[in-house]
This record gives sequence, structure tokens and C-alpha cells, in this order.
Amino acid sequence: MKKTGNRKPGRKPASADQDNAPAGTTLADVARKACVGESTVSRVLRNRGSVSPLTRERILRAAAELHYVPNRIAGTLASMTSKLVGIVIPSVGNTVVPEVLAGANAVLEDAGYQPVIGVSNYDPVREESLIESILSWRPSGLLLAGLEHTDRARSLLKGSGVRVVELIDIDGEGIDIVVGSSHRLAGRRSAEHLLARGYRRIGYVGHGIRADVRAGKRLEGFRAVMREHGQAIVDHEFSSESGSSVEAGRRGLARLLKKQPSLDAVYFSNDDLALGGYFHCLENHISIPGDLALFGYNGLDMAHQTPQPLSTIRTPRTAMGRTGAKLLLAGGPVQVVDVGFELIAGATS
Amino acid sequence: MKKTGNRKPGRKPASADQDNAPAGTTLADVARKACVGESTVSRVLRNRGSVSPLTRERILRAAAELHYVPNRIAGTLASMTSKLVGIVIPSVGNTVVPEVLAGANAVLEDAGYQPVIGVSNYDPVREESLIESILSWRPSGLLLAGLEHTDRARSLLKGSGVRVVELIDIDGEGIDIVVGSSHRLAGRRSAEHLLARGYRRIGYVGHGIRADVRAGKRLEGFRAVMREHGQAIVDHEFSSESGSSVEAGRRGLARLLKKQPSLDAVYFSNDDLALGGYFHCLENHISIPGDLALFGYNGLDMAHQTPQPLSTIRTPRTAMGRTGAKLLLAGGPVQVVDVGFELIAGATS
DNA sequence: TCGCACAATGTTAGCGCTGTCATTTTTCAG
DNA sequence: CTGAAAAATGACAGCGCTAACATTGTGCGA
Repeated sequence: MKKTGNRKPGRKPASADQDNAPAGTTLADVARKACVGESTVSRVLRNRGSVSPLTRERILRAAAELHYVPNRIAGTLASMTSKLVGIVIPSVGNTVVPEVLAGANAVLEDAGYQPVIGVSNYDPVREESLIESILSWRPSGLLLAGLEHTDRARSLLKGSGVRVVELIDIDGEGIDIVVGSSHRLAGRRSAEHLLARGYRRIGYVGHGIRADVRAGKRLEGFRAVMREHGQAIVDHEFSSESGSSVEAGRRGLARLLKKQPSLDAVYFSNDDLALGGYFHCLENHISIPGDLALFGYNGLDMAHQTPQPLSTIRTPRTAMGRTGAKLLLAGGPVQVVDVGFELIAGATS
Repeated sequence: MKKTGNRKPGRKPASADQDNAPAGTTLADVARKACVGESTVSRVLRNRGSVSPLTRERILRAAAELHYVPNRIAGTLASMTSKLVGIVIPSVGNTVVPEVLAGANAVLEDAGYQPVIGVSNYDPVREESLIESILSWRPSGLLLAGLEHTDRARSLLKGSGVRVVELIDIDGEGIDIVVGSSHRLAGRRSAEHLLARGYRRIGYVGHGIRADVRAGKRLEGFRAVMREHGQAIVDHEFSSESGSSVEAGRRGLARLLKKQPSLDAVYFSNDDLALGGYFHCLENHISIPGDLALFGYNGLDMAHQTPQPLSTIRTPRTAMGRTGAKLLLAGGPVQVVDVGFELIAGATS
């Protein structure tokens, strides 16, 4: 036989402190202190509905005196709308990501949103679990890097119904909104540039497709143009994973030139690597672009400060983040935004 | 006269969909589908308490079929313990922060915590409001950069009762746990190094105390040693705020050398600036360290890949983040952890 | 066979807010 | 001065979950 009713409460009631309960001050405490109903306090704190100036004043004073900090967890649960936005990035060390992040963050912050981030470390499976984990915080949107995700990640996102913005890349099928530029096209333009300048014995130092999807797409575009011109990349050197990118570029170029001393140009998968290559040339008195031309990708500030600014392609990274965040919050239609890129001729080609 | 009771519910009850309610599937739905009580589902999903293998299996299947994603907002509210950790950083572009962040993030993620981040942009007032905002998500801890905060920020943190870890710097008064190294001492060691190598006409290019508190502390230590040796910095050039750090370093050194052509060494407030200085020397055929010695701070990988590795001081940034995060979660006593630093002699001094 | 520790599961009261609606007070045109 | 619309405020049922407790089943030594 069940014995319903007549049971002690499941929790101990909060101790009835007065005035100084820093950790656990609730809206009800403020209401009591200001001698008003809870909903009035709620209205004042969220600037919604109409409240008389006197009451508002009294409530604000009470809240301040109690050092009240609203509990957004409770607020979110009650209102079913969260001011949380999930962000999953592949890495923080990367030179590109922080800028995109900064752009997005600026917009989100201004709109009162708080970013919840996860770092996937370029691992789609890790990304999937981060997405799941972040979704459990019921964010009102999600910012992702790139278009490559596991199937389950995709279905989780579709099922959740939250707005998703995929940043950086537009070469592929997006889930919802996509903001970025075409890496394939960037690769093409790079090849066209080098060919136009008369370079023919061109090598490649960088990531393979497996290591970096977007670098792979650039390489693909690059090769396509070469092929169209009856040319081919003479040789390539895929960067090993260990050490910094700059170091990888330096070593990579060294290895490549040992195999192919007669190269007249090298295409790097990004500016970090290219900078490493630049340092290698400096050290070995290889004249640039006389003996060897260098071409990168990203438009890093740093690579623009060398005695000879690096030839590269710059993408509007901050704008990308800003646009992505804006569209995330705006609630517009599904769309793909191509933010384009700019080829910087530089002095190394 | 009040009319209590007998009122329609304030919310519309969730539509009684079956099987495919992707967005709003709740624990109750799973319980119903698996024909068990809600608490049993909760137990299974959190691996707490004992549940028979068969029931567990049934529940997991039901959850999977319904694509159930737990609502941690509700969970947090109910359990009064959150798996959120707040992180307030001064900037993402900065080269140091991402590494510290990566270290911290790795530890937090492994423990199932989700970081909620805010970017203060080096503005203590902005930091204060970010702290307040983040506290409203009731995180179980907060990671901050540096020891300098507004009074109100400090009292908010003290009042909230959450664990606080301040990273990077240990020269000052901490709120709770502090993990970092002494910048004052780093400045001292830098000066000692340059003096020991016989440099006497030393200049400074970098941030003033106002622009970067920690750079200011390093400069202070540097000057103290100089003074103790009866020396003084010949001249200095504070970097303007615009443009990248590398560019600032290049321009700064140019300006400084125009004023003081006879300098034999320059102390930079960080490696980014020093790298800019290095590029300036390269471009103007100033031999290093023959004509001019350069010394930086941070131990950036990139500055180690130049033909002549930069003389600098390296701090264990990733370890700093890891340690900070570990202590945050560990619940140990208040303490200050000095992670130290390492002077890298390099080839520019 | 009984009784008791313990495993397995159900029941329910909140967690601290917000949204809806009810109620009371004020304002103001007619 | 009157009635109705508008402003101000209060009351309270959830939001989806967890923690505490209640309840029932199960194995096993006495």
C-alpha cells in the first residue's frame, strides 16, 4: 500500500537569512525586501512590461543591496529561450580561428549572448560529441567551422532545430547558413597568378587533404588550373604533424629543394608554412623571388611585415565571424554567403 | 475578492507527439517509452545508482530512438551544480592566450565541463560586466587572466562563492587561486642577461604600463636591475596601438634607432614586437647581434624559426592553463603556483 | 521458514525563474 | 462625475530535471 502525502519536503528549505546571503540570493528575496511581487521584480530586471518609476527604483535598490545576481539557468528554463550560443572550433592555436572568433564574439556580446565553446582539435568525432554536449545547453544557435561533419552530427543539428552557421568554407553542402569563401577558387587563383608570372617548375609544401580539408580543396583548385595549362606540380612535400607550422614550412621546403633543386616557385598551404619557407631561404641565401617564388594563403599580418611581403590570399576573417553571428541571430532564410578573398601580390612572386 | 484556484494552466501542455518530437523530447517521454519512472531514466543517463542491466538497455534504446538530448539547463537548476566554467580572456588574437586556453580547455573538457567565454579586450570595466554576466550562468568556477580587476568585480567574485583562478601573473594580490609566473622577475633576468653579455646602451620598445600591465611589470623589473648596476635605459619607444604587433615592433625600432643610433641592444615587451624589430634589422642590414642585440618575451615558436632564434623568455603557457583548470576543479586550498619561466639565450644577444 | 539487508524502481517536491491571467489602481474623454 | 481603457501589480502554474524518500522485489543466512 502506498502512503501518499504527508511527507517531509525533499529539500531542506533555504535558510532564512536576511540581508546578506551572497551566494543564494533569489528573486524572491529581492521581492520580499522591496515589498512587491516576484513578477514585478522580474519585469524591472528585464525591462519588460510597465512598472512605476518609484517601484522600479525601490526594486533596483533592493537588488543592489542584496548583491543580487539573477540566475539565468532558471530564467532560461522558464522562458524556454536561451542567450547561449554554441561555438565549435577546430583549434585555438590556429591563426585564422581567433580572428573569426573575435568577429563573431563581438556581435554576440553586443546582443547579450554568451558563447559556449568547444575545441574539436580537427577531429570530426570529437566535434560530434562537442555538438551533442553543447546542444544539451539548449543554445539558440551554433557556429561551426567548415562543412565537414559526421552524419550523426548533422542529424543531431537538424533534429535540434537550432540555427546553425558554418563558417570559413563554402565548397560543399551546408546544413543551414554558410558564410565563407571558396577555397577551391583560391587555389585556382593562386595557380593562375604563378603561371601568369611565368613560373613553371612549381612545387607544393603543405597539408594533404586528410590533414586539412580546406588546404586540400585549395590544392585541388591549384592542380586543376595547372592541368588546364598542361602543367603539373613538379613535386610536393606534405608537412609532418609535429612542431609548429613555421618550423614545418622551413623543414618542408628544405626537403623539397633537396629533391628538386630546380624549382622556381613553391605554393604553401598557408602563410605559416610559407613564412617558414621564407626563413629557410633567408638562411640559405636563396634570393626571393629571383631564385624562388613563394606563395601562401591567409594574409597573415606577420607575413606582411617581412622585408619582402609574402604573396598570398587574404580572406576577410573578422567580417566572416561578424556576418556569421549576425545571420545566426537575425533569423533570416537559409543562405550561402560568399565573402570572397583578395589576392595580395606581395614581393615573393 | 480574489478568485483563487480553478484557472487554466499558464502554458499550453507539450503536444503529445509520439516517437518523433526531435526538438522537445523530454526525459518524461523517454520514461514513458521505456515504461519506467523518470528517476530511473535519470539514473541511467547519469550512471548513478543501481539499475538492472535489462532496464538500462531498454532505456538507452528508447532514448536513442527518440533522439533524446538531455536538457542540462534543467539538470543544473535541479541539482544546483553546474558543469559550466567561465573563462574571461583579454583577447583571442594575442599569441599567449590561445595556448593557455588550450591547456585549460583540455582539462575542462576531459572532466565534462563546458567553457563559457568572454573577451574583455583588456578593459577592466568590460571584464567586470562579463564576470557578472557569466556568474549569472552559475558556473562552478571562473578562470581569469591577470590579477588586475575592478573592485566591484572582486566583490562580485568573492560574494558568489565560486572558485576563481587567476592565470599568467603572480605579481600581486590574488582573489583565490593564482597560477602564473613573475613578470617582474622575468624583466630582471632579461636585464641581467643583457648586462652580463656586456650590453650597456640599451633601449626599450613596447607597451607602457597603461597599455599592458604585465609588460609594465617586466619593464619595472628590467629597470630595477639596470638601476642596481648604475645603468639606465637609454631611450624607449612605446608602441602605438594601431596595426599588428609585428608592425608596431618594426616601426618602433625604426623610430628608436633614428633617435638613438648608437644603441647596442633593445629590449622588447614581447616576441611579436621583437620579431618586427628583427625584420627591420634584416631590411636595413643591421647585423644581429653584432650591431644590435634583440631580446623579447614569450618564447613564441615563430620567433624561434628565424635564421637566428630570438633571445627571449619562455613561460609554460599550456601547463599554466592545465594547472589552473586542474586546481579549479580540484577544490584544494587557496594557493599561489609559480610555474616559472626559462630564459632562452637564442642568437640575437 | 522467517527476517533482513540490499538492489531496483516509483513518487514527488522543489530548483529560481517567466508567462499568463486576475486583480487593483489610475487616467481621462465625454 | 462616470465608465471604460490603460497602467500597475500580484498570484501561480509550470519549464525539465534531480534528490530524497517510499515502496517493492530478491537473495540468503539463521
